[in-house]
Amino acid sequence: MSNVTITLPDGTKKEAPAGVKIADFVKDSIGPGLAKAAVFARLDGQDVDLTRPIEKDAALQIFTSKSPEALEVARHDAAHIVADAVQRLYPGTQVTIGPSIEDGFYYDFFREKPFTPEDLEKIEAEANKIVQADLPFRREEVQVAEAIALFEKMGEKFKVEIVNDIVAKGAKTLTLYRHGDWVDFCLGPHGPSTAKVGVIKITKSSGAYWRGDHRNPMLQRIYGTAFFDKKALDAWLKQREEAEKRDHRRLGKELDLFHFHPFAPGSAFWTPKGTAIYTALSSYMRKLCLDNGYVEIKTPLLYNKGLWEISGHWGKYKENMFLVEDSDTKEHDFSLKPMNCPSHHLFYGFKKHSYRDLPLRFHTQDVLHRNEAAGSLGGLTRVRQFAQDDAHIYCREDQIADETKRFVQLLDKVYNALGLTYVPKFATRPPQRLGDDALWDKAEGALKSALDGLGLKYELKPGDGAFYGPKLDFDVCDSIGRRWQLGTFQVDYLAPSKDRFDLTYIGEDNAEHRPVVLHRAIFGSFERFIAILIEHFSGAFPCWLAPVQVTLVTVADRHLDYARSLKEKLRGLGYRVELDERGMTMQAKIREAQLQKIPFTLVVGDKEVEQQAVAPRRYGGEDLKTMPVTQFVELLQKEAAVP
RNA sequence: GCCGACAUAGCUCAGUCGGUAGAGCAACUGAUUCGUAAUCAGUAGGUCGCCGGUUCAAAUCCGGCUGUCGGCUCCA
Repeated sequence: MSNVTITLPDGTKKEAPAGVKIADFVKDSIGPGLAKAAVFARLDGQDVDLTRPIEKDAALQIFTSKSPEALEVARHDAAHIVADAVQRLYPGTQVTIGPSIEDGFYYDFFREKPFTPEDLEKIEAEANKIVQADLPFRREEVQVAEAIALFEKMGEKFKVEIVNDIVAKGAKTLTLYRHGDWVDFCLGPHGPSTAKVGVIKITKSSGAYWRGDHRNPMLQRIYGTAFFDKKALDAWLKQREEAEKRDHRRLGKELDLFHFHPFAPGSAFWTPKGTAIYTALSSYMRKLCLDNGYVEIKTPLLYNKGLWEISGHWGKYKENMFLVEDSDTKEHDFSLKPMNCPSHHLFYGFKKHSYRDLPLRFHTQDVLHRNEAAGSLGGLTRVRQFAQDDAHIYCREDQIADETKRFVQLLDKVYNALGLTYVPKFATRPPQRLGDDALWDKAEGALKSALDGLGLKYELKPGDGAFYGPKLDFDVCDSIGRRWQLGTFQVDYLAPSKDRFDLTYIGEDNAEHRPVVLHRAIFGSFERFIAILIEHFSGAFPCWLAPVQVTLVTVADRHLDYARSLKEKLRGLGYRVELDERGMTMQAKIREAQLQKIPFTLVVGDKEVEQQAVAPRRYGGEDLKTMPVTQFVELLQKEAAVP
């Protein structure tokens, strides 16, 4: 028998007989320890089971339970195990698909009755029994006809449909994976046996449409996660608990920032404290825009449908708009604006523009309404009424690159100031699009050169651009690692066109030209951005954003007059100050100030009154010792400075 | 919009088998005047989300609606 040469990741080359199973090779030629810890292998870049033979010279990498890749495989194993458990407990339930996802896995079933919470408990117990049973995963390659016959016999109609689909794509054979008596059609790879999975936790269930299409039957989806050992699961559960503590809906109540009422679903009521944050961000963004060559405009909130017909919203977005009945015509001819762009385009058209006007940058923070599906509303992250830090830039084509650079720099400044890290995503031309390739080449080239010029790393999302132009989306990572798409920058050649808004400018050649529109936002929406900041800071805002920046605590009631005068003084300087006059002890008031995460608590007693001083304490407990009021004002000035 | 769960005082929650509600915190009153994370006592606060049904009797069981939550769909 001939030998094959196997190259390990460190470059070591080893000889083994051709056809040797990966597992055996690892055990005999590398070490039994690794063999025991191995979950799957990568053979010449392809992920495979450890039971696969090595037929030719190849590079081999082994993934053990320490690697994230192996955890992903184990979670896919877990999905199979859960499906097995479900079919053991509830015969007649059909399986569909069950991938591993970030943080776990899901499996979709077809079944008349949804799963109850009690069902899920039973399923979890059954799944972990299968784990304990240590059943090996077995891979089997079969002809498609054989697979179809098998699934038809089993009554697995959805599986038959999936197999037929891949047959249509030209597949002749496919792989089955079995553990015990259970079988699924699956690409793999899988771990060596069910025991390797460790521990399975069912987290939730929900409905999900077959193939994600709401016209298709509703399936029952079970979500779960798996870890190689219970300790890791416990750590994950604990981390989830911590995340719940900083949930903006919870902190919104605890810190008294906003409310919702059933009479206005999806629209927030902002308390004085919440409003303070909102206003601070709004003023900050306004100043930033004005300082960077934008002008601020305000446009109407309500428009005749004529506008939406030009913009295309009436055809494409109508179901998301709040229509308003005209009391004269009794027709729903008006709509609240869901976006600012059309009104900005109208504004641009109010006068003739010269090339000297460009780039023209309109900033607007108007209120927008979108009739989001009832079931999709949630806290401040998905609302029906909100405001964007919106702007539209009207420029010449040759100015796109520079405008992109300016925008990215502005965005970088804002996110850095708030401690948010981000990843730009470059979304290029989609299959269905307007405009010719030369136009797209130019637009994409401009975005790319701007990103390259700034030395920014970005991810590519080919084909994910808007139908009217390429875009950059900015995914922000918050302090607990969750990602949110906030900022956006989009190139739009469509809106200025003849049959849309027919926007023009007079060029140096004294002829009419069409500007390009750049849609852009940094916060995205104030509502959602505040939600993310609440969770990012866990409610402990930096001083410039804190709803209450300073709270005054008196040692005894006789110090109240002094405290009141201090409050007026600081308020007069423009700071947000509170004085708690309730008849509680100083200690209780300090505790409350800490729970409210107020940046500075000023304690005043006999000593402070006498010396015209304050004793500041920072959020977190640092005692700054008694200092003159003037000195504290200097400190506050520094700490509360807008970045 | 679809699937499921949930809805009790301002907040967090208890309320067993159907017998018309209870705690802590907050509020209010009084006493206490205290040096860096909870002083003590008392008072008040609820058509148990809304509408209907079953029952002698409903917070509790059933149906509808609204809202919230977890997903799905959608997300210029």
